[in-house]
Amino acid sequence: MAKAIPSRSEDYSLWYNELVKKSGLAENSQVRGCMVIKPYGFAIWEKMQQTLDQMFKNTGHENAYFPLLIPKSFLSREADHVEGFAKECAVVTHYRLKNDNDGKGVIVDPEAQLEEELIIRPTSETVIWDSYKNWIQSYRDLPVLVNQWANVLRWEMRTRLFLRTSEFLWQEGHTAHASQEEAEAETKQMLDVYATFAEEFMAMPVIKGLKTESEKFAGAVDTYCIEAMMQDGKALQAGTSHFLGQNFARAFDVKFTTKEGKEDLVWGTSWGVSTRLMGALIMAHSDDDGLVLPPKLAPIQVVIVPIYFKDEELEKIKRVVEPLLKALKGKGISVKFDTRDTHKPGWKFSEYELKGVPVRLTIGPKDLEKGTVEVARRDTKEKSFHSIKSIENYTIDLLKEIQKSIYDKAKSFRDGNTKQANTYEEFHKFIDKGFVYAHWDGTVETEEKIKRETKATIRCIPLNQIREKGKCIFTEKPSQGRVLFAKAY
RNA sequence: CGGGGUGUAGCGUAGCCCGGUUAUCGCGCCUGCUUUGGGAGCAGGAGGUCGCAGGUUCGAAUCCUGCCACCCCGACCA
Repeated sequence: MAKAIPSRSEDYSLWYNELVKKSGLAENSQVRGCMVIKPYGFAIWEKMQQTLDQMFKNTGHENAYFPLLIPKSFLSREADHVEGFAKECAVVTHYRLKNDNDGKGVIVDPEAQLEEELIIRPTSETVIWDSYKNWIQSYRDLPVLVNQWANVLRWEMRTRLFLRTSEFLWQEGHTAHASQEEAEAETKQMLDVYATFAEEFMAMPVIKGLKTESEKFAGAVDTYCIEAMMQDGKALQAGTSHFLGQNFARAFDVKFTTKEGKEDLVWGTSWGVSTRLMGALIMAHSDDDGLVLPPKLAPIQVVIVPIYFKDEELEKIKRVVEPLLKALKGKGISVKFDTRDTHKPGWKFSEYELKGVPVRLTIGPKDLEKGTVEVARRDTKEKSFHSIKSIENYTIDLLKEIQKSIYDKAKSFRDGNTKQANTYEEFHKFIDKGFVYAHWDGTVETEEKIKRETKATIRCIPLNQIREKGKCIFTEKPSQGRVLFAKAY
């Protein structure tokens, strides 16, 4: 890609779209609003899944699976929940097709109409709490700490690869607890898990915070989130963790007997991240030559490209490379030796750069003579030569260095594009370029007006918010601390 | 759901306004030779229900109607 990363948002969209397709991650499906995730894209998602799954298990969670179809009546049990999701639900009304009378294909059999329609899950709170009713009777049954890896469907009007597709893959954790304190602690714990994953694995700095009333999850008491900055300065919500209070327990009549022999409603949480993280990963790090993947999530961490003219030269290269392959694999490094003779080296260089492979090693006739290897790192495009003897350790160190370097770069970009605004005028000036911390009077009306005038929303009330007295930039009413504003995906 | 735009080979496109032989060009693909340390060169070749369905016409990629899909902007959302 010869173009520089465009900053104007519409151009950035096109750039993003083109990159997702060219790098072989995903493409639009013919099926409305859905996406085809190609093998390379799925390999990255699998890496994310494996890492997160382990983190969930380390915090005591187990995986389970619940139905795709939800009876319509379930959804309406929780008033806020149904209001939030009703507008984007796909509905199953029939269970059979039959041959069309004109002999050209099939039609829906009108006689096979369901008595109660089924909703394709937009999220699983309802169907899961319906099960929890049967699972939970006593405080001895608590807590229930369950996670599900699944697909969900939301009939979005406007879709974008990874960021907002009709069908998407995610994990959703659903826990039930005996006390408010325990449920709140769980909500915050999982937010920390997400923040750790974003920063340590995705190399993407995030801000942890609490959503305002208008942005919180439909059915939650509190919604916590992590927010990241993309390279066009816009914010992307990368994960959410909800404290559900007793809302779903009340809706699904999930009660338990306490130690003291009293009856009480169960306290709940839910939390999720989706394939949207793929979009975040791309938009946080990629450059004009393609993806830049953090080593910890790269399906291929090291690629070795041989340069040879004749088969016997390849044989010589193989004799040098094979022990190296074995050594790197032994250290848990994912390494690919690309011996294909169907593509030239230059073509391979470009391809692996487009795919974001962190480290490329090149070995050719000149290296064989000198006992060297050319090392190219993807993030900085720097090249250097190292002796074949030292290359194993150098590569391992370099992967760690790249992981850190990508994070540092993203963090300094974010910090450099984060401002404090003390007046509405300043706010206008800064809001196009990134994050803005400003005082807000705490009302939905003010938030709404600012959104209408500037397109910016309150991304969150940061958890590490500094308590300071100030005046709302819009109404000049008193405020106790600054909140994070940004334009968002 | 409102506004705008686009559907022609695997991809990107010309042609459409003003209907008329065998639908244009580039990339990619296949074959051969030369090449191989940054997406090779030359020569030859294959590949098309012009989004779908109707209509107008002697004749439709082109005009008309309906439908479908995708893209961009807005509202909604992870």
